Amino acid sequence: MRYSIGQVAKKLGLTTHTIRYYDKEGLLPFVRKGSSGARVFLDEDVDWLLIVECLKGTGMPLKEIKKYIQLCQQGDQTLQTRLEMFKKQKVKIEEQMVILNQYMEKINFKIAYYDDAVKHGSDNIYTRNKWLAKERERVFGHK
Amino acid sequence: MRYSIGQVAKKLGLTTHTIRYYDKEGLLPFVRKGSSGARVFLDEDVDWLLIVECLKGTGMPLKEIKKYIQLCQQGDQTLQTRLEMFKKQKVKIEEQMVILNQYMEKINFKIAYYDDAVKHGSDNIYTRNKWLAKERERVFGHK
DNA sequence: TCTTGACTTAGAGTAATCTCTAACAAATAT
DNA sequence: ATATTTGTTAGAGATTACTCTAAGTCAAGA
Repeated sequence: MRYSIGQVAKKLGLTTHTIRYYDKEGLLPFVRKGSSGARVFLDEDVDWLLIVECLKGTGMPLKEIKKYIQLCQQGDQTLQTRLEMFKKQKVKIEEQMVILNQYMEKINFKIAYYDDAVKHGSDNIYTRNKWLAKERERVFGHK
Repeated sequence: MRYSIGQVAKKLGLTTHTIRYYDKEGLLPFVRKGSSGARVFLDEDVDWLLIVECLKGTGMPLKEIKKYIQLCQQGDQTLQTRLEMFKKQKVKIEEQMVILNQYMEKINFKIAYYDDAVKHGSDNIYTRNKWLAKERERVFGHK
């Protein structure tokens, strides 16, 4: 399949501005241009943008993503390096999942807290709700 | 317990610059100052910073975090609003977990891909490894 | 007392990532 | 044939969140 920049933008929830910006920054060196000068995206280009999104979404700056694509362009001698890069990124995602679960505990605590507060119409909770007081100690880790 | 800005910074892995910046932006209105003008942090202030970190880490901009603290200062009449804010944030975290799992699938695919590529010393993989070709279709969703 | 280190403020500077504008070309719809 | 949509470029501007500097205060240790 062939896609215009607008179609790709819609598909991935980006703006055309953003995609052109990525291109300008050297993140899309594979994208060819048609006779009129417009970018033509193939399925593999869309896949590549999905990987860019994935790396960016797990905290890799565009500069480093660019370094990865440069590795790709250097051929088979960089295969090992690329493998290691993805393994590192996997560890990073695992760490993010741990952190996200910790955030979830804090948010769940706050929801329990405000549930109780709304029910009683005030937020001096710890005196009447000993379970919440315990939870607070557990989630925030002190006292 | 009482903490100086430097102690809090160390505890939370922030810089003192960042904490002062948060204060300047109105994110720490509870923090009192001692006789010499230095900020004095109590355990509850550290908890509050942990919540700031949690909201920021799940994509809430500092401006919105500030709005939440303003709700807190308006007293019991905003308890319901605050509860709803945290419920929304919980949904957001759940969405992020889904996305993170999708990223993980893509990364795992890439690791399997480069594992195979390194083993064979080249990356024209799909012709010889039909499982990877199938995985690619599943993970990237096309063709 | 002197020095060291941690704190204060106001405000300038920086990095990353867009986001938009202007001016124009090409393709498509009526 | 004309109007609309979609594309192009170069480059300016915006946003967020720091990050650092300068100039100074204050408290504790040698």
